[in-house]
Amino acid sequence: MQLSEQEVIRRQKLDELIKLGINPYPADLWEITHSSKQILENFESNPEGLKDISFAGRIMSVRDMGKAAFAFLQDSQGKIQIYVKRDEICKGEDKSLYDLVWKKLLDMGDIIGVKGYAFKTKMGEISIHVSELKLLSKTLRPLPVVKQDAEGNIHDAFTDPEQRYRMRYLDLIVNPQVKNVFVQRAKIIESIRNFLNGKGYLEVETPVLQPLYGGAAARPFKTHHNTLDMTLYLRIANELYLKRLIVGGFDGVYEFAKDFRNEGMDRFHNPEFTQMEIYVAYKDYEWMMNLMEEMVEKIAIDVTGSTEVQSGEHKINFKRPWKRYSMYEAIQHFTGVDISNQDEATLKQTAKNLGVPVDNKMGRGKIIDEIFGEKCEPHLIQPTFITDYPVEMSPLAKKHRSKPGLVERFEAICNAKELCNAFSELNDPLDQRKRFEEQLQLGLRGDEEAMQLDEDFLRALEFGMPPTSGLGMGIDRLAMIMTNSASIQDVIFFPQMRSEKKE
RNA sequence: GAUUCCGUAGCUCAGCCGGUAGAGCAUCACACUUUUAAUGUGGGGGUCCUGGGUUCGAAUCCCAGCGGGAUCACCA
Repeated sequence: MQLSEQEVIRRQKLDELIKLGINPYPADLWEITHSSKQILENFESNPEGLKDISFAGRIMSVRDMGKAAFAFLQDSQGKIQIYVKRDEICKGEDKSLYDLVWKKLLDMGDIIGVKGYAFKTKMGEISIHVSELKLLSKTLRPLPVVKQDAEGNIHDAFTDPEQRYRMRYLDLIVNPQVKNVFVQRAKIIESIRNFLNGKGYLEVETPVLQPLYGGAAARPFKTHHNTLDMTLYLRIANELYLKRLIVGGFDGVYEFAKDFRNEGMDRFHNPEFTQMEIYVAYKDYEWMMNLMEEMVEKIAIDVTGSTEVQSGEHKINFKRPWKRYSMYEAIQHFTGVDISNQDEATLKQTAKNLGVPVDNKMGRGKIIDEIFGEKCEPHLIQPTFITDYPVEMSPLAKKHRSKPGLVERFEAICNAKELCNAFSELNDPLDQRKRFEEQLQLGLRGDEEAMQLDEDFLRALEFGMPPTSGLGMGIDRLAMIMTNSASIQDVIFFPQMRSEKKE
């Protein structure tokens, strides 16, 4: 491995420390009495309580003044300044801890423990006056140095997206706002869990490795189990398993599921992503819309403190109630055309008139979906429910109670993207078998996303599933909106990337 | 998968009408006992993504590849 000049110097420093009898990676614990945040928050009200501090953090900057120095240490909560005075940490004649260890052998990036008391400098910076200092971990690579001036401008920010995603640890160290995004992501999940547990629903776990993949239209990852000598797929959804649990008698079950889809990647798609799916017995999709509204409004408040969330150039308001359009209404609203009674030929002409490309393989449902995607979805910035989809597009949804050719399904659209997808679940086993068979036909015609026929799932339905409403919500997409992130890679710690070339 | 932009020091970037590789920060040396983008002086550091080609001469022009971003297609 080719070492840079700075890496060579740090290894030499490591050797010198060892020669001085200093273990650069000591095993014993270092007591933490206060976080940086606690010191900064409590100093004004209770300075007496901060007379005896034991603290640890990473050296982020150093300002050397000769026989004294200031440095910023970063812990999980933020940064705090320390004041290191030579005669304070070296009480006797031997000044080598300061002159040699502190000034020469420690670097930015090193993790040190300090003991001392909190005070405020002439400049008004709450700091730790250090009486004792110990190296806890030596860094062998230089950190990118990001500086912030008095006006708050960031200088030399560590911005290269490739390096930020590949070395997320480094991104987290030098870009504190990144940590915040993931704290907010955790809050979203916590908020959903609290909300659903509060309603009495059970959080469950279902298989990631599935002999048949189902519950969505997508291409799967394929793998192999050696002992069983069988092909397994990484799940593309957990829908069919959660419905089996409803058959089994649970009132409501939900799961935060890592799903895997072997498809294109862009700033809205990562090959593995997180979905929350929930199924509730004896409910319908109207009921589920109300639940969704209530839940997402609460998430926004829990995560951002407000129902209004800035996302890119738009301010999105999750306050209930959200607008509701049927798909036909939405198309009429945005194009002025009522397609509800148009047959396939007329519809095809309508699409052409609107400039929406269609081909002969498309059925009625697909054409409607295309028109909606082209002409309506891009305009739906504020959270909006779109209801009643064509039956062809929804093989797991129950036929509409009063509108022929449609199913009881809704999506919530927000920022021109699908936020969730839900139906009154199809619980008629014979109808479900027919729908699967139609999917098989699509598969035979080369549709790689067509669903497989799941005989065990049909058997479960034949034992009787209560009327049920189910919903799937993309957690990554939701996190993007709630954290104002432009790319899915910004809300996933380790987004998928091509292999790095060997050094 | 298509189009397009990008790849130069540890980090951020300049250099790109071809002529010995630059800046700021970081690093190293020295000075400095309340600084805060600390300061001052001096020094070192490069497979200019990789491989070909054109040329007397390529970071720069051309071709191919690798990696990344954006847009489009597909999709959540």
